This record gives sequence, C-alpha cells and structure tokens, in this order.
Amino acid sequence: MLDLERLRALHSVATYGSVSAAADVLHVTTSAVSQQLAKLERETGQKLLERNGRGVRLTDAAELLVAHAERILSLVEQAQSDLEAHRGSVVGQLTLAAFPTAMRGLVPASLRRLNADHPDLRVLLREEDPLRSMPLVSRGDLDMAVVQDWNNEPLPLPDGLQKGVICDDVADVVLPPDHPLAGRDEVALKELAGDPWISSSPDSICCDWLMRTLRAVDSEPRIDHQAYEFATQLSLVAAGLGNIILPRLGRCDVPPGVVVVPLKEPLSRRVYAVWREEAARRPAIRAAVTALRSAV
Amino acid sequence: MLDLERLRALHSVATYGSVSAAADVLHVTTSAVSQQLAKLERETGQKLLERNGRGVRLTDAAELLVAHAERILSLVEQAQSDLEAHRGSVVGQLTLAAFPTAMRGLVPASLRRLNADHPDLRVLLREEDPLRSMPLVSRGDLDMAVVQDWNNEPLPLPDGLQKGVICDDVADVVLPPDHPLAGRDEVALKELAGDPWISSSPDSICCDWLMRTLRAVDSEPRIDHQAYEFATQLSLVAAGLGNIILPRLGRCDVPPGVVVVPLKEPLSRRVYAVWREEAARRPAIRAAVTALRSAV
DNA sequence: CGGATGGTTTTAGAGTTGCTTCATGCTGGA
DNA sequence: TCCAGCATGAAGCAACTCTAAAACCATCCG
Repeated sequence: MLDLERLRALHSVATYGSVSAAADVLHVTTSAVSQQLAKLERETGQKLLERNGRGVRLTDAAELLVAHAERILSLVEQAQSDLEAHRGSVVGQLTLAAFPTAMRGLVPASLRRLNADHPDLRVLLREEDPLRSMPLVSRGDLDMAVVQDWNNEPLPLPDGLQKGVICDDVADVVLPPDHPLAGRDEVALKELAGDPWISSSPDSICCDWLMRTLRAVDSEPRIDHQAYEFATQLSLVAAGLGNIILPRLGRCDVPPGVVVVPLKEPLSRRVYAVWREEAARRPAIRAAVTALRSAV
Repeated sequence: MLDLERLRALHSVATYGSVSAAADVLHVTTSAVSQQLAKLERETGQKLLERNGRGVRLTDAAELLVAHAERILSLVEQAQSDLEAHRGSVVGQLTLAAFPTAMRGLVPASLRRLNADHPDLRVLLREEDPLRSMPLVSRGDLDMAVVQDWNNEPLPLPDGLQKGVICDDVADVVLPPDHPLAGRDEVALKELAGDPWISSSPDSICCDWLMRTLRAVDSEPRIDHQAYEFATQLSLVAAGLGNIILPRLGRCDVPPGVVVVPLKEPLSRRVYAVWREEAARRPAIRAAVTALRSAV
C-alpha cells in the first residue's frame, strides 16, 4: 500500500522543483524527503528521480504517480474538511494572514467576534502582503488570507484557491495644506499629473498598483518618497513633500492641515478572503468569512 | 493528515461488520485494529465506533469517512496498477485460485507458459470453489480467480470485480454400462428423468447447479451419491450406481464399460477469470488472462 | 584549473510508532 | 450464573523515520 506522506513528498518535489524546496514546504530536512522518495522507489520498483545537473528531474513514472497523487491528496483533504463540517462545531486551529491595512482596520474586530462566538477555535494571525500570503495558502502554511485588489486590476487567483468578497474600500487623495487644489470638494486624478507622490513599501502590491495607476494619467509619474506606514506617509504629506492615495479602511487620524479629497472617478479596492478549495467546507473557514464580513 | 492504513482499518470494519472480522481481513490482531481506530478518533476529534451489544456500530461521522475512504482507497489501488502498467514488465507476485476442474485441465499448461514468458512473475496458486474464491478476490487476499458458470445460470459478479471469458466447456452425460440408453449417439436430459445421480462436493457451485438443472426435467431429482473427485464419481458410475454430468475440461480416462454420451441440448459452462477492477491494468493480470486463454 | 556553491545522498543514532501478547471488561445466551 | 464472543488496555519489542553530520556531485567563476 502506498503511503500518503511519501506521495506528498513526491508531489511537493514535482510542484516546487527540488528536493530541498519540497523539504522546506513540508518542514522537514532534505534528508528526510530524500529517504522517503528512495523508499517510494523501492516500493514501486521504479526509478522516480534522476539527477539532473545540481538538482533532480522526475521520471515519466514519477509524473504518472504525481498525477494520481494530486487527486488522492485532494480527496483526502476534502474528506477531512467534510468530516469537520459534519461535526459542525468550530474548533481547532486556523492560521490567518491579512494585508497591513486590513490587519489594522478589519481584522481586530472580526477576530474579537470570532473568538467570542467560537471560544474553542484558536486563530493564529500574521501580517502578510497578498503577493506572499496567497502562495502560503496554496502550500498549506496558511488556512486563509485576507487580500485585496483594485477595481482597475483584478487579482489573479492561484489554482486551487477560492475567494469570497469581504467588502469594498474606497480611497481618497490626500494633499498637502498648500496644494493648489486643497480647497476642492473632489478632484480628478489627472489634475494631479506631475505632482510628486509618496508610496508604501516598494515590494508590496500597493506600490506596484500606484505606479500603474498614475501612469494612466501621467506618462512619468514621480514616486519620490517611500514609507511603510500610513502615519509616516501622512507626516510627509503634511510637510508638503507629495500626495498619497489613502484607503478609508484602517484610516488613522490625519495631521492638522493636510486635506483629504475624494476622487471624481473613485478608486476602490475590493477585499477578499481566500482559502484552499479542499478546505471550503471547514466550519472554521465559514465562520471566519462570516466574522470578517460582519465586522465591516 | 489522515493515514491510509487507518482508513483501511475503518473501511474493513464497515465492510465486514466487526473489529475482529476486519482484523482477520487485514491479517493483524483485533488489538491492532482497535488501537488504529482509537488513534483515528483522536486525529479526527470525533467518535467513530460505539459499542453495540457484543460488537460495535459505526457513528454517522464514521459512515461519512468510510464513503470517502472507499473512493480514496480505490484511487490508490488504481495508481499502483497504472504504475505497474507504465513499467510494462510482468513482475512481482500474483495470487491465483481456480476451481477444481480448471486446476487440473486448464491451469497447469497456462501456468507453465506464464512462467516461461515471464520468469520474474511469481504465481501463487490454490484450489478454491468460485463461491469462496470471489470474495477472496474482493477482499484482496487473491489477485485473480478462475471461475465458471453454466449456460442456464449466469454467475453473479460481486461489486468491484471484472471478468474476462477464458473458454467454454461442454459437458456430456456419463452412463453405466448397463443403462438402457448406453448405446445412443446422443440423449436428451429429460429421457433420464428418474435416474439416480452422483454429484460432487455438496457445498460447491456444481452441486447447486446440478440440483437446479435436473429439477427442470424432473420434479424430484435423485442425487443419491456424492464424491469429491471425478475419478471416484466415474467408479461409482461404472458400478452402476447412477449417472453424472462430466465436463470435457480436465476429463481423465473413463473406466472401461461406462459410456460418455453427448447431450441433445448441450450443457456448457463458461470459464472466466475475475479480478478487482482497480487492478485491471496490472500487466501481471493481463498476462495471466492471455496465458489462460492461449492454453485452451 | 581549483575552490566555492547549491544541491542530493549516505550513514549513524535517537525518538516514535505500531505490532503482538496477555490481561481485563463487557454482553448475551445456555 | 457462568461461559463464549468480542472489544479494549498495558507492556515489550521490532521497525520505522526523523535529524545531524559528512560525503558526494555538478556547476560557476576567479
């Protein structure tokens, strides 16, 4: 009888391309994975890996087995999920990540409610940008991630994941006190072409998006400054160094003087929860989605 | 992660009705099965078995899990089978049973040929009546069984098994030397109504069939004698104690005096090989079927 | 050419698992 | 009430599977 752990090891090698990457995902040493695969080769009587340069390559037999393993492992997770659903009660452990703003403006209230409604569920929380959190959900290190996309750029959802909408989050422009348009009731983005801008963390999904959005109205957008936190960014705005786009979710107090102006064509981002489709029926997942939605 | 061995234990309990029966099928002690199931309960966090009289009963959660397990275990065996098929070469071990006549008239030649063509395949052979061999194939104790049915009574095939026709085997009537119809070229069964008959082993498929077949021409068939081997039965016929129906397959020398007479409406039985459908693609299974067919 | 580098396999040893045996508990029928 | 049948629990032993460390191997680069 084939062993599930071994199939999983092989599957991970196929997915992540090397023994060491697989070991990483499975949280064991490469030695363990290597030994498991050697045993799998003995059991099946077939060569599964061959050395290929510094790494390994799967043989045809291994590819065949991986195709089966994929279906088998998926069925197994579905079985677990169904079993939890049958139990009905929300218990156990849920590992959750959220992007920074949600972490402040959305998650705390949701989590308080989730804890109150389901005291036996242990939620482990961490802050993570969508670009990083979604692969972690796929590989099983996270059960759920709170992510967002912008209305002008839909988020690509990795295979095997499902998403549910949590809410929409409108963003405004924040201008320095002495900005010529500071007195306006609303402003169009292209009126701000040529202004200097302040962005958040350079390798985050937000920064990418800001660049592409400004490019639509300004061939050479000036993103002159960068700061991780909105509070810091607002200080820079107060000092007259540039504008920012500030989502309403998780907004903190703005310093005196700076002006928050709504956009004529509103920019909004949509907040989602994502999870593995095999886990869709877990009561803990359902409860977390409900809690996130009700906190808005 | 659920463990396949544990799922299999649960599945066996569901299929065979008790922990001890399951242990029997899995070739371990009841204690081992009991411990595995206890562990499975801890892992899933749900009660799976409850005591019921002297035995156990599955809970709803267990039934749910069994339904999943069925699909998972089937996929796993298919994967193994596919993997062997991919390898192509006929190696490993094949456990085969055949009904008594086939054991003598069909299997020896087939097996010699199979061994010659595939020296690396180890075939384990045993004699077993179809009524017993087919459940053994289902439960995995046998890989293949050679069985037969009669043209007037198709064989019911258990769920999950497949069959392939090997050959047809015509049967004649054997009459004592002094029988009034002993000189005939052929005879109709109903002409023999009222004669005494000799059958083989009382709990075999052949004896059942003989009874039902004779009843079609004789409301009160007289099955007066019983002997396990055809050679013995023929001696009884030679002694004038009754008639027998003798299949041509595996026929041994008939004693002097007794007369073999073909039937007007020939009775024939069809010989099949049966195997688990999950194992259908195993090269060893294919090779064995081929060898059986070519030996006819 | 030769050492540094990134990756895999091998080996030895420790901890864990899972089996068997034996003992115990529980239920239903003689 | 006792016995037979079935399930569970504890102790001991064998097998497994992990980690750590070292060996091995192909590539890259000075």
